[in-house]
Amino acid sequence: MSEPRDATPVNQGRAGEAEEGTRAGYPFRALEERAQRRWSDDRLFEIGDPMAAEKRFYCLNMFPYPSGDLHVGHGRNYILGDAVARLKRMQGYTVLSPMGWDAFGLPAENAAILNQIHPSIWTKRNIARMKEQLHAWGVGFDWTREIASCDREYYRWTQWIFLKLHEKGLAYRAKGAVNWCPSCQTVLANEQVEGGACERCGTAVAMRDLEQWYFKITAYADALLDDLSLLQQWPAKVRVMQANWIGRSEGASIRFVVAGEMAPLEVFTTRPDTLLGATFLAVATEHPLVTRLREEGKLGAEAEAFIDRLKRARIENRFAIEAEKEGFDTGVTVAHPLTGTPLRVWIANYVLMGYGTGAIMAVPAHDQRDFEFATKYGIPIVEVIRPETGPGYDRKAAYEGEGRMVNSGAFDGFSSEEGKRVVTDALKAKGAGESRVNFRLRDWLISRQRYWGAPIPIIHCATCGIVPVPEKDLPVVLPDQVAFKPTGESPLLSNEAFLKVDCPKCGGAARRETDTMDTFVDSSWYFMRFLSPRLETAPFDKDAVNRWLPVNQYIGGVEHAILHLLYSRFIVKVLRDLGLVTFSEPFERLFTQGMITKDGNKMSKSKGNVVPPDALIQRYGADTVRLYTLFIGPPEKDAEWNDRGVEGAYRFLARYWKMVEDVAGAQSVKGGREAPSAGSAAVDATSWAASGPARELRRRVHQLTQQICDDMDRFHLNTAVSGLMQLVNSVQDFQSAGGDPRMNEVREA
RNA sequence: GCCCGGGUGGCGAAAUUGGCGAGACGCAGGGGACUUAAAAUCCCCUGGGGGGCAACCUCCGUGCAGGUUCGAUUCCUGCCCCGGGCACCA
Repeated sequence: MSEPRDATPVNQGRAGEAEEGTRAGYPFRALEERAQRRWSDDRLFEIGDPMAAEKRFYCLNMFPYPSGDLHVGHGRNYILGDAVARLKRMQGYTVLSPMGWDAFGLPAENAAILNQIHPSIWTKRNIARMKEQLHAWGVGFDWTREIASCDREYYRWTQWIFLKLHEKGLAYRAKGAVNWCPSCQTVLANEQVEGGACERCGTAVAMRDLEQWYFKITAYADALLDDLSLLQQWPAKVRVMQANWIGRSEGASIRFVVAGEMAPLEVFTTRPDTLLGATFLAVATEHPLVTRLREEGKLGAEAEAFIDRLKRARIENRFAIEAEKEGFDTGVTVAHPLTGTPLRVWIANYVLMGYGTGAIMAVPAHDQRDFEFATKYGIPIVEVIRPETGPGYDRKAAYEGEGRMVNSGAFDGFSSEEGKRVVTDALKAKGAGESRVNFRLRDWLISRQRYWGAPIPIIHCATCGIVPVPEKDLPVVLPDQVAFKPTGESPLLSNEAFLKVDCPKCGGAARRETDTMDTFVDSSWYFMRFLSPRLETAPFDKDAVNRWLPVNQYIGGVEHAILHLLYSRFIVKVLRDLGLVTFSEPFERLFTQGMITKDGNKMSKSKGNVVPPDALIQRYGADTVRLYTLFIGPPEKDAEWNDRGVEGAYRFLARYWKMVEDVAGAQSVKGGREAPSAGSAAVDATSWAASGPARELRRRVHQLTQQICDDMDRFHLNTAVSGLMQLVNSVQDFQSAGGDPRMNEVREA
């Protein structure tokens, strides 16, 4: 953004003695203002008709939540994206680089409660402020395509997508144990719980039985896992995290006949080879069997007290009970499917209702948890797997490795590997089980009992039940007038006019759904809206989206490695199956940048270590801040902000500017053409003497140019900057040695 | 506990992924020039030890211990730290 040849007097913009502003004769303010003006005059960042572009590149920064002020850490994201976008532009691509706002969400609502300011006003104010900052930073976006997820023309289509999922049976309402944040007063998705605490506020999450809306992401578990192999240009780390989150495991489903009953008790295991070592069964407290026993009054008072205690502990904090294995014998007996041996069914605190069937076969000799439980309650332990070499089960701890089957009758001698197969086959022959794949991934809970989100487009009718809002009635507009109290109920309940509605089916009096959607629904499709941000007839222009997507380069923080990225992948696959898009993955290449820390900590208002960009830009210019941000370290790694480093970047630019002036002077200036974006330093070869030093410099220039381009392709922006520094050093060495090159040079971003 | 990363100068970091001398580039530090002085700017030095008046010479150095190789920051084995993710997932 700084071009040579501008005779602006030095010390432009000096504001008194306090400001060192433009020392060293580097008139950044004038240069930057002029560059900005020209970019906007040239509409440099706009792509025009999306269908016209031949060489396309879609470079996207994760759109931010408009929380207020940006700090230099946020800037890294945009500056990296800007560098990539500019490089691609210089390489002749039409680059789409849009910006928008993930504008629904809790902070706005909390601000409303706290400061009596409406979320929409608070949000708009923040957006205006952040836009100003982005502009000052010199980051180039196509602002004609700006979107905000809280705009009714945007969330209208979020609702539309909900309806499509509902049509397909992929959006459903169900009652079950859900995560509840007592502080945010809303339910949370499984993905939004970190170590038992709310990812937003850190409050310990409780469990509640509530009826909620879900997206059936589990229907795509296999596809989401398999297609990770298409994402070779994602960081391996992110792929691994997603794979672990989806958590596919292969094993067997086994049915145990319950004494005196028709319905068997089904369990899932990854180790059917240990079946002969199963000495008891264990179920979760919420298991249907337990529920029924209680209803029938078949559990004693002691058992009831035990369940109550566990439940209460879970309401307080479901993870606070990790320490010790506890359980209670239900008295129910099942038959071992192969031997017929009776096995007791226990209720155990370590069995989770949310995984598998909520019931397990316990093999104490080969599972540490079962071992601890069996030891505590005096349940028999039978060794059935012995390793080929080394120690196996030793009565002190379970042996969880593989080996050969023992104490398993006809199966003795099989390896674990073979055992899994032959035991499963035996079960299948008896109709007592079959092989089965299980996932850790659970359906995505999308309803929230909060105001500032897209209303779920559903109507509850006493006669027709759940009725989707007809497409023509979209959007279901979020009303302005509501009571902002964190009551645990949706604030929309307080607005009668919103609530009351005629049933679209029978015309009778009905009631609107008052929950809103998780903001991750908003952000799971926004990257497609940018192609046709004002389209009124569809969420996006199909042709344009299919032409431009997947996003070529997506840039954002690792904190979204699971949530946002998994949800977006899911929604894209659903839209693909609906015939709306032709691609299967939204983001071709992903880059997750590291955090910028200050005093070793993440920047936060509460820690008081936030580095705002404004004063720095004022003092040194945007180029300095941008250059330093790129130079601070490898972009994927965390880096510590250092004000001295900013000085260094400034010194470099000043030096560079001086060099350009010298060269321009030597060139007798007038040619006038300003070489806006040639992409790399180019030397006018014709004027080069074949003499030693000039030749040497020329060589060096070409070498470094090559290196800088390679570095940028590999995202080594820090070394690309160092390459530029070396380039300038070389030219200066040459100049001071008496050289007089004529050159046009240009900076990258 | 399991799964990923990563340990290089006072500091941030380079080394095009086994190759001619590790530490580019920058920060900090030291010395000098300019100045009445300061700021800014410019020049030189800066991993550690030892030697030489000197352009230099020499030894040791990429977390630790081994190994493969003509050659290892890079590959292999074991160990020690640091960061991150998942966490009673059967």
